[in-house]
Amino acid sequence: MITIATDDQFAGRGGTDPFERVVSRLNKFEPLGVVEASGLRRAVRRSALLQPYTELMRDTSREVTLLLTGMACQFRLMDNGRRQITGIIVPGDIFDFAFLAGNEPLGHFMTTTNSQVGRISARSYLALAEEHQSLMRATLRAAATASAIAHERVISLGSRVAVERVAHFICEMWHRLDVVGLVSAGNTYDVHLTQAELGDALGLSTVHVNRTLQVLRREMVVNWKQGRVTIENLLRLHELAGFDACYLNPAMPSD
Amino acid sequence: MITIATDDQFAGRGGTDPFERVVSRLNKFEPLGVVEASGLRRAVRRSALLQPYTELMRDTSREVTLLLTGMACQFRLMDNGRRQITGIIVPGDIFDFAFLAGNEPLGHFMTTTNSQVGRISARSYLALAEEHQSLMRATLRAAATASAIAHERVISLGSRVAVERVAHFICEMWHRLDVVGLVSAGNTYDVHLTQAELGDALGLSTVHVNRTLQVLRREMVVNWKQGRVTIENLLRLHELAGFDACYLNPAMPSD
DNA sequence: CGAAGTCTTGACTAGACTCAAGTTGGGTGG
DNA sequence: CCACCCAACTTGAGTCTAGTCAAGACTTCG
Repeated sequence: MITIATDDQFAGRGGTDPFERVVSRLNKFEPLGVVEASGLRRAVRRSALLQPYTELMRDTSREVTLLLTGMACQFRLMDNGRRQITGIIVPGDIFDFAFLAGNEPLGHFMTTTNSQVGRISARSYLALAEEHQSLMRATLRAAATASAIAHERVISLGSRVAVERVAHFICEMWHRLDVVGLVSAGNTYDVHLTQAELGDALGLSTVHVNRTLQVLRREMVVNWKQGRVTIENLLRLHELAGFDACYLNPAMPSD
Repeated sequence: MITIATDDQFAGRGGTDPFERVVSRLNKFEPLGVVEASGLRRAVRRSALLQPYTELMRDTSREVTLLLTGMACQFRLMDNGRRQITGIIVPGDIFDFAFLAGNEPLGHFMTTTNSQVGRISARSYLALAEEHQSLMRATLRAAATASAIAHERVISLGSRVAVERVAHFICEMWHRLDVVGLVSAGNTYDVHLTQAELGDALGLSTVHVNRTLQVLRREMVVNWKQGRVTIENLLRLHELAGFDACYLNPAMPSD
């Protein structure tokens, strides 16, 4: 498959192991020592390359699942046939934090593009976190951020109109992908999402998503073309969305 | 004030201490020993009776705040003047779990009726939870349930129409209040919420909430009158909402 | 080059919002 | 005890955002 070459996750930055994204991500929540970092590195098992639209099996209940490359989402199929995407998972993310409470994850997960995941047994992960409190804190902060993202989505769906909602989503993805080095020069990134999927995530019909994206394109704010997003006016985009990044970077009370 | 007598939170069940609601709630997530239960009981400080629409001060950052009686919500004021209520807090609930990650809570909290809260310093709470893993697990499960509720709200706002959304909300409150013994015979409970507030929680205008409630009343499904909810047809209500209570009762993998 | 999936466009519909004007009900003060 | 007041609830009319249906155009890939 030739497209792999254009897929910057696989190219990496000079061949960096995608697992390092997870470590550097956790590091941003709480600095990890070398011991716990290498402990994780040793414990992780990498999946084969997963096709787009592969559902992640529910055997994840006893495993911590990480997205290494590609893109994934959590979703629910409704009785009326609608599909609600409740969250987007980007490289470096832990799919679900239910393992912290010893619970089964609710909902389903699937890749939206070629992806690779890593798995660590929940038991080893928790043992490591128990031993190294820095890992525990990093994990709890990551979980808190995941909650904050869900919270912010409630606000989007509840009280933003289509343009604001789409703009907010694009801002959020920009910030989240930027942290893991997946925004390239010229403010371009790949969401690996179709307009229909964006609609399912934002509670909008495909047609309305399309028209909304056209407005943003016409106004020279952002150009979403075949899942490749180019932000042409970041400031204007933030204004339109009423975006405040603080929910992505949890404030820690000064100790 | 004569109304206090009609307010079943204050009457209690034979004068039970409302703090016991918190303990019994945590108990349902994970059985607590007597030591940690009485440790919490000793550490909690009770607020005076709070008026409706009292904003909980942000000094909650170093404290775990519990709702003992009444009702409260988390909300965000938008730039455009709209108010989005992102969560409802019922007696026995912990307001916010950010303290687990050592973070400041995001968002604002206020009571929606006469209420009493309890506070425990985050330090003591965490120390107790560190010492007694049952308390830690109960707390993590409570946090997971709070996440699940937020998740379910995303689904409601994203892909349920007004009737389903309102019905789902009423189901959820029924289940949550039932757990803490606040649903009385005849399937009646007090939400302590106006129709305008319900609208702000569900992303609907006040007028549309009103009309939706009228439909439910006319169909003899549920009667919402001045914040007092009487469910006349629980089965039909669940059907309308497509309600599945499993997100409120986290499945624990059989160990 | 053809097929499938995605994106785009137009026309129409419907669910929900806004504005504006009542009505009801509980609480207060004369 | 009644009149008044305010907040909450209700109703009607008109508008608009977003959804649906259906057809056509563009991409990508085999």
